[in-house]
Amino acid sequence: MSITKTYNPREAEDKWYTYWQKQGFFRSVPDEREPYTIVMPPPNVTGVLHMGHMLNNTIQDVLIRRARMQGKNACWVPGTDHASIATEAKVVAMLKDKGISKKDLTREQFLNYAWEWKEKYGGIILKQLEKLGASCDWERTRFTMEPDLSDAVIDTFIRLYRKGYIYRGVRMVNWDPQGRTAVSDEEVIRREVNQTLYYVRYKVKDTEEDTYLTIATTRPETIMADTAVCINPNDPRYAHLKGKSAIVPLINREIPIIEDAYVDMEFGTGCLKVTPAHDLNDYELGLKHNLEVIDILNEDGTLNEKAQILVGEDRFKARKAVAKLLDEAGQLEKTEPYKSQVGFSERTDAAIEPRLSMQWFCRMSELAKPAVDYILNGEVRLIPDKFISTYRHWMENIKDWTISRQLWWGQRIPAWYNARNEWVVAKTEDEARALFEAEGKSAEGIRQEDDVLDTWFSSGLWPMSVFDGVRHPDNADIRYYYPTNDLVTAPEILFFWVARMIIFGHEYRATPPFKNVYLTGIVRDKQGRKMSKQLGNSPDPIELMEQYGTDGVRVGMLLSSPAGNDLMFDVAYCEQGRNFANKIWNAFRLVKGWQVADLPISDAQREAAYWFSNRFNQALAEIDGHFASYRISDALMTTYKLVWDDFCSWYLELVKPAYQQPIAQEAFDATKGFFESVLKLIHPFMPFISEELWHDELFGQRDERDCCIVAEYPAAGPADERTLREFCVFQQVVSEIRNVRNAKQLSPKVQLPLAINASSDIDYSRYTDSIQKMANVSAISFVREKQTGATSFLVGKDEFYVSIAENIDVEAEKERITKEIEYLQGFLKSVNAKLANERFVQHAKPEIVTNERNKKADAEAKIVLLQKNLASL
RNA sequence: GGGAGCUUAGCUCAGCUGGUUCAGAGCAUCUGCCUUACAAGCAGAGGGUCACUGGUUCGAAUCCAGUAGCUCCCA
Repeated sequence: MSITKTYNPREAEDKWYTYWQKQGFFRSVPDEREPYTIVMPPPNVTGVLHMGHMLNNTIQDVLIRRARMQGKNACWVPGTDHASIATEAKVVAMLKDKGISKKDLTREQFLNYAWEWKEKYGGIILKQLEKLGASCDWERTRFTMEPDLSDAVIDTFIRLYRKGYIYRGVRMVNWDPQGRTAVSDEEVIRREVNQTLYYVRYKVKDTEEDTYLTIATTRPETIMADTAVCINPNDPRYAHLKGKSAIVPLINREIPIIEDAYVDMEFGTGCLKVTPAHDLNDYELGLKHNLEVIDILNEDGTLNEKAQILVGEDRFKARKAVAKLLDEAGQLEKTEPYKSQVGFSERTDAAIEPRLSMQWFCRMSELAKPAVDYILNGEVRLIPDKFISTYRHWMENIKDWTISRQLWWGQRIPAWYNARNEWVVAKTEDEARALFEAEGKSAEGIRQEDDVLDTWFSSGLWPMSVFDGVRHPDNADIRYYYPTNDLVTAPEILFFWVARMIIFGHEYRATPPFKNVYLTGIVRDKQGRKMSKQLGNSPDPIELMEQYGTDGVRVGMLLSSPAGNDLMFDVAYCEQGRNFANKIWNAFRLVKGWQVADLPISDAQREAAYWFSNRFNQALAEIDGHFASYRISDALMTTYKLVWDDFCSWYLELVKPAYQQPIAQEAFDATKGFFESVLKLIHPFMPFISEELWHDELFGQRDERDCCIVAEYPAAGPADERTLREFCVFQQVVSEIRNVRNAKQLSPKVQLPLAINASSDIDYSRYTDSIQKMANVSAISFVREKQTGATSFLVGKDEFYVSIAENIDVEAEKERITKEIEYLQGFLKSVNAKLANERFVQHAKPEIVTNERNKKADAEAKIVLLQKNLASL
């Protein structure tokens, strides 16, 4: 079987993904093994794969694959989220294209269209995850709006209601006029916006004709909803206004002038218009001063009849129109540019309108308490832990959660009203009737609440509901898989998702739903900008995978992503990943090309193999350590260096037979064994190339189910320190000789003789063959004398001489050695200074002092050696 | 305005409880190499007052305070 010069990922990827699935390797059912569970943060059902998903799911796949190889029963549950606002918006837009208006449809008709749409387009993202190699148990795929999960949501609502956590109330909410729904604080994105500050003159009543006060506002369109003007009681400028009233321009309504220290005298004019219906702070001010509330906006952001003027006009058009009217009336004093933070809906990007409305709320303070404790006492670990304080701060100041949404796509709130607008909470209409009757109320005209629940309410149940653990808390799945092990998600949703899962987990099972929460960073472009569709700065993940291979992209994503830190993505990382895959591929080509013969293994080969097995153990222990602390990019980098440097550059070069020479069976077998071990380490990061090579005939006939994906992950054995240390010395010697050649501009083909004058206990005779091979040395002699006419170097206290046939530049040599001596003398000076310092000797730990003494002795010895060398030149 | 965090090589980042694991890694750069596994490569090399200013200490990238710049979260 011939093998191409470069790795071609395309065919390997499709082939092995299909094969894994056919063999059922992703499938998990409870058994006697230790479970290892991850629930995937369900992507939005309308979503397509973006770089954030790539990062997030690559990490999950690495974790799950490693656990699987470690013999755990690995279960990765995939699924999607119904994303009520986003999806409903898309369906509405789709209907609009067809010329259908949502208003003309019944709820059922609309939902039919929505489901149809979901069946058609939903789940594209799951298909895309397959391309990434995601080893999810697809048979467990869930959708937050499927019947079982919806049922769990409804049950939970009722449960919390009965426990007194859920209530109805009028509140100032973040209103999305485009989505026509309330959204939570967390779904509002604040951005600085260039605005205009309008200075509007209000006539003061019962004063001389031309007495006016001026207020500054960015929202002149809301003046028709003004119910007071507020001044600071300590403001001497406005003392004369106390107790008076003002006239709202354009509509000539009289409103009181009230006093409150809340008003910032510095801002604007120091006079504040109070509009309780359209501003949160004003609303509170209104409550405090018992002000009337006039709501002049419709749910779509247009003005209603209470505005008296411009009725039906959109709020932003109305703003300009009002400004114009004010100007014409001579009541617009001036305008000036002004920057301020404005909230925008995360889903529709419409400017958020503070709006009073009847909503359903969940009381949070009590529920949040245990959820804080789990984090603080470490039962749930946040990685990195810098998020603990943020989490705590947020949870301890948590506000009640607005759980109702004015949408159809979602779980409809199980509340029922009668004709008199009295209401009960019940799962079915029949139960609701019974409840009304039990309360002595009429059930006549019974109708269900129109609003649905916030999507986060259902995703909060995700780690339980995917195992049907809400409805059947004792079923085998939930008992086996819950609590799950790791959750991998973005810090932005730490509060509105992670915290709520912990809250619900505690509520139902008195156990948090996971043990570790790994928070990934945001994927940004090279310039540090968040990747977004609007900016067009996000590469298409699918194209990336086609260009660099899935393994290459996975490596690229991971290389630069320490937990919790944003990732400055650059395709150069994917290139590095692709190159790494190619390196492995070619290492394999080398080994595969060897002719095996019945020869005895050479000493050098045996040494190399012994060293590599120890080096492997050492690196593996490091990798295990990195995984234990979730330093996945470090784990990958350690693997990368083990493979590229240790395995390819040193081990393979050492054991490689001369051109067209065969290799000893024993050396060949050892190499094959190492290669297998290396493939296993690589597999979680690079599943495809590892599986592809695993099945090569080089390793003999494999059983149908003998696959890298389920191969036993190596366990780190002991690493012989002495071997590793000596090998480092050997590497230094080789490196020095290569350096000599390089510095003297000699061709790599020029063989050089080497003389060794060793005083350490290292037996260099064991390494002569290896040094000859690696450094292209012609002959090695052991001497006890200085060598003249040769360039020299030190490794430790051992001296090495390389004779260069022709021109030994004595002057250059002298200069080099003098420089080295100077450096050592400087070093010695600093060490001596320390040792001469009595306070150092007294205060420092004894081992530190001993260490300094050793450094001194070493440096002195080296200087003596170098000086002799210098003299002998 | 309140809270959290960041600033180390050209870039992306490690550096735990202060002391040879203290100035590191990968990439990029430069210099040699078309050495029959790999130029998507091989062998070498250069590169940093550890943001700034003080303090604590025998000793500070590391601990403390202040300053500057940046980021995120909440108002």
